[in-house]
Amino acid sequence: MGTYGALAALGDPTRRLIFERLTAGPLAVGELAAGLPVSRPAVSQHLKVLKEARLVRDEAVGTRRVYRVDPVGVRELRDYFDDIWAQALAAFARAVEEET
Amino acid sequence: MGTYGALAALGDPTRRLIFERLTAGPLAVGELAAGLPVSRPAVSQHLKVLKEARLVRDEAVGTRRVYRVDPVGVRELRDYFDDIWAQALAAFARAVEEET
DNA sequence: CGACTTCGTAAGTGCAGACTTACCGTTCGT
DNA sequence: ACGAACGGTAAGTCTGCACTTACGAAGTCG
Repeated sequence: MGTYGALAALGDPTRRLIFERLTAGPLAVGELAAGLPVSRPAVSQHLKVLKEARLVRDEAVGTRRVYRVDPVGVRELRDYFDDIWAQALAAFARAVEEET
Repeated sequence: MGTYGALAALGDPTRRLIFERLTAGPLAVGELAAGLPVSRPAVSQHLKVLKEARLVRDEAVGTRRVYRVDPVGVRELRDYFDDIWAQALAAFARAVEEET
């Protein structure tokens, strides 16, 4: 359960929207739901998925739950594409080399 | 368009499998399909999505089509998560600061 | 303690999209 | 030129999952 959960999570457009709103700063569930084209329970369900993917963290403050971006999952994805990027470059260099 | 197509593409487990096999080196469609739990046409359909997301490139060689990782889409995703990673760190630093 | 807010979960519905089989175009070898 | 290999596309099926409404739990304030 590494990067796949995170990629699957961000594969959904609504989840990506929620996630990106959180990159601008912490928000409670209700605040997130307002301005989104889906109901508040839907947002809760999406947040659960994002949380399991370690892309967000939540904190209880009073009767509200404040969500923010979790660096852990983000770092995982960044490293993942960093590796692949390096591999792709190396493969390309090798291909150029073999142009006789 | 941009990173969304790429994220949506890699959200599917089969597509992620195909993509990761290609990171090891170029492969033809048939070679990809062998060893995958789905039919060859399914692989073709997935490749189409990956191609539209600029995550793979294809090249006709004889009657075969060789697919390889396209650096363009990969770089896009790497930069995307790089930004968010930086933002998340900054937000965290700010939060620590406010611990009176 | 009761009214109110905020949110998570249960249960049910509808649709996108990941599969399949069947078919056709293209390219190569003989 | 014919057969075979390779792969893209059409058409149809079916399952997962993104939604909804309804409800309940936990917390806050008077």
